Amino acid sequence: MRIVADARSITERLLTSDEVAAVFRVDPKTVVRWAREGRIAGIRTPGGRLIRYRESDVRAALEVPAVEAVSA
Amino acid sequence: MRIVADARSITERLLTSDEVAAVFRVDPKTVVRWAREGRIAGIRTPGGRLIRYRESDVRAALEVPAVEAVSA
DNA sequence: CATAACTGGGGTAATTGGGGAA
DNA sequence: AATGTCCCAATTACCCCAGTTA
Repeated sequence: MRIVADARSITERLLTSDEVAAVFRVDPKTVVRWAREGRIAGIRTPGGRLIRYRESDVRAALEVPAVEAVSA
Repeated sequence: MRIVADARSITERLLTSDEVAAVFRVDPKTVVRWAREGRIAGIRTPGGRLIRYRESDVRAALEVPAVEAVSA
């Protein structure tokens, strides 16, 4: 009998800076800056050198309209 | 302040290095290194060689934001 | 025209991953 | 067969700065 553990059940898939950069068509360096400045939610790995992004957070960032809704 | 009972029961699910690596999208060797350097809580099995991780500790590590420290 | 904000290039330091031996 | 450890090159993120846009 083989025990198959599904560790991913505790989290949704995380994306790398390169993957997010590919989505937005920008340089990975720019994505990292966004994460550092809080413009997009990012997770720091225990080592501190890598940043990962929740798919839902990236999706949320993609849904920001280019034009503000009619204001005032 | 509020004292909460330790939720880490003896029945809590333990994850392997490979599983934790899959969650963070890193190499299993990197997770082992994190545990050895104390960057993430790891448990040595009685055999002394294998390392296991509490799901709650992994969840905690996943909540570390990438944003720079924002002073009040 | 000057100012302000964002992006990407180059160099650097620390972390990460590959290969192999235990 | 599988997991963790060691050595070393590769990768990643940070800092400074120039180019572009509004």
